[in-house]
Amino acid sequence: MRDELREELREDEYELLARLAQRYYVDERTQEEIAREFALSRPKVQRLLDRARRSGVVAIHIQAPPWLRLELESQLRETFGLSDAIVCSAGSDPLAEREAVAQRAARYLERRLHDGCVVAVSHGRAVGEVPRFFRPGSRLDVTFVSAMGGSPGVAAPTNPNEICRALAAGCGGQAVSLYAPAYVESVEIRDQLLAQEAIAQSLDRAAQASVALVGIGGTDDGCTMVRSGCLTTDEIARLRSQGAVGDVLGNYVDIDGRPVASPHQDRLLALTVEHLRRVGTVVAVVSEPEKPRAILGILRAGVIGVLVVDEGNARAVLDLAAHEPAMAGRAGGDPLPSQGEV
Amino acid sequence: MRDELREELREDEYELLARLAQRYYVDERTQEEIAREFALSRPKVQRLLDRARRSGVVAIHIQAPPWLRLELESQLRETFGLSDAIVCSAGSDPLAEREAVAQRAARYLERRLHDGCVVAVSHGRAVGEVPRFFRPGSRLDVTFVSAMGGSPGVAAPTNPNEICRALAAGCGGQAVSLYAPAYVESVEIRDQLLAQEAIAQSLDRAAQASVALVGIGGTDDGCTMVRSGCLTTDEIARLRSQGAVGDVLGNYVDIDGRPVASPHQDRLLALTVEHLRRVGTVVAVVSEPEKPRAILGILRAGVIGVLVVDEGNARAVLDLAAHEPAMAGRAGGDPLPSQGEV
DNA sequence: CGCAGCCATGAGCAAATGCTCACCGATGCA
DNA sequence: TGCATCGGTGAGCATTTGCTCATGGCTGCG
Repeated sequence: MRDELREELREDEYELLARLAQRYYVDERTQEEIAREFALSRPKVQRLLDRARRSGVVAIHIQAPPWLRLELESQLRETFGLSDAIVCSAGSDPLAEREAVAQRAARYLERRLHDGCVVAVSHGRAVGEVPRFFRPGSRLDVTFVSAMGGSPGVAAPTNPNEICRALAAGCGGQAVSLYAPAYVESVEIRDQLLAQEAIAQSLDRAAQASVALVGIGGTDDGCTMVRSGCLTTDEIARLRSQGAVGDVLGNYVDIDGRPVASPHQDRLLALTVEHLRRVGTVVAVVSEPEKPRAILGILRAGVIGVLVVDEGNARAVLDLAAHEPAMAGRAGGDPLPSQGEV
Repeated sequence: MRDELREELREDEYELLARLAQRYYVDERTQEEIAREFALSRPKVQRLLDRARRSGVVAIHIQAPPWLRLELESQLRETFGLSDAIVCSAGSDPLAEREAVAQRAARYLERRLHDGCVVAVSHGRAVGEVPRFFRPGSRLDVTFVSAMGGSPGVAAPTNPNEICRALAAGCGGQAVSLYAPAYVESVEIRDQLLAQEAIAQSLDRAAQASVALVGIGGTDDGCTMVRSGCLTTDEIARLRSQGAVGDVLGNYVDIDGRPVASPHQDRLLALTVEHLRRVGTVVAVVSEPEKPRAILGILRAGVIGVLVVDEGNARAVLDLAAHEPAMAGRAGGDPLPSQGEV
């Protein structure tokens, strides 16, 4: 749809197109004026202008700052049916990169959020950096709600409750914490906790959010879920062997975006993929290098609306997607995957 | 109006403009979609896009064939209030240049004329070349009428009657000849001729034309009016001394476009400048080198709607216009000069 | 030579766009 | 501190644009 056949034009045809394009794009005449001038019908002028554009007689170039990767972003949007994609390139330092991604995510939120918004927030290192850069121009009456429980084994600033608090502080909004662990030892305990009024209410609040801010986790031994003590290396290895490539809010998916059904699922206190689907805009913030498979899986699950990512991962994901087509039953990049099979 | 202050943009502002422009011009989203996406109001998106364009973030370039002089044409249009200008560059050979100009004029007529049109035609060398190239795709029911009398002293193909006949033959239309000389020896003879039914009718027909095809004559000793024997070198010298720089249909004007009142005027059998003003589209075909002063005068007279000209004259006329501003009372390039003072 | 299918054409309409205007909040001056 | 001014903002409308569709001429095939 982008790279049409640059059909060969005859010389006089070329001239006409160029003339029309000049009048329209440079001199800013209306199509009707031009039609009168050239003794053509208005629709014909329209068609010729269209042709001028598609055939490259009219070249529209966006003088983008060199650090913008607009082309890459468009590819991501189109390939995965995202409503937006933001790619940052901050050089080779992984830390600087994470900060850059967080900053762009913060900027996006500043633009996107307005009074009355409710934002569900996940854990994660990249997500944890967002509050540092989140400084809206004016006070915003926004509520940030934890979308999953906390993990005692990890640094406080990457826990959802803490992130919510910091984000709320940044804009003068409110924070709603989820006073529960992310993972518990058994289904029974999970259900008991879910029966708690405070916990159920918080999660419900998160489920009603209009925006979600999430990270994407991998399945290597050093991933956040393991570092935070939610899962053991054995457990993550078992998930890997089941095909899992990454997670959002502890919900693991395989490379085709299908959920990986596993017992861990039932010990999780977090929004589910279904919940996320009902959230208007799910913003994923990813920066750790070498997570392309995780990102690809999650993107194919079709829950992400906006992806904020570093350039390396962005290219890698697009490469992967091109070389590892999605399996049947879930078309690659289908913007609206059917929910039935989940 | 074209070269606005390329205001300096802050970095994030620049980014936003580039992003919006990308979405609009490259991805072809609507302004409303973009507004929703960026959480802005639609009018704001519109204004930002406008700014993006004026500030040069969006660069629209017309890949014009190198032989097109679109920029020059726009300047001519704007400076002289023309409805169209066509500039040809055919290298250094004056003959080739004249042919190129005639060819472009012919093309223009092919586009412009349609069934029922009446075209008034003047004499001239460049005009005389037009019929050779005038080959409309289909038969056209167009009537070509001589707008001035003939001149026995000049080659037949540059006489209006002959040009009309050839043009009519080219498209299968009709030719209406004016069987009278262009100049006669006295006012009395002119008036007698004008009293002739046939002559009056022909001239009247020409005056009703919707299009006129005219040449622009100079005031040098070798100009068409002298070569054709209409005027002697003494007469043209006197006209020069009165400030005349050029003529259309034998009507001389000075460098500011004001008619040069002279006795010759009354011995002329041709449409007047007033008549031309009432013709919808006056197409001037000019190619002889070194006629810029003549062209400038005629353009300032405000009768020309479409100018077909070689590149050398085009540049020279614009130069002249910039350096020799029109005198008070007739603003330079005024597209609609008042008719009162004529 | 006749016919079917095709592309090109312009009428007409729905959507998108540009623009005007009244309003609001910020800034600067008294 | 109060007031005037100005730049920016979104509602609402007129214009412009994109698109669909019925029509007609042309081409190629029978």
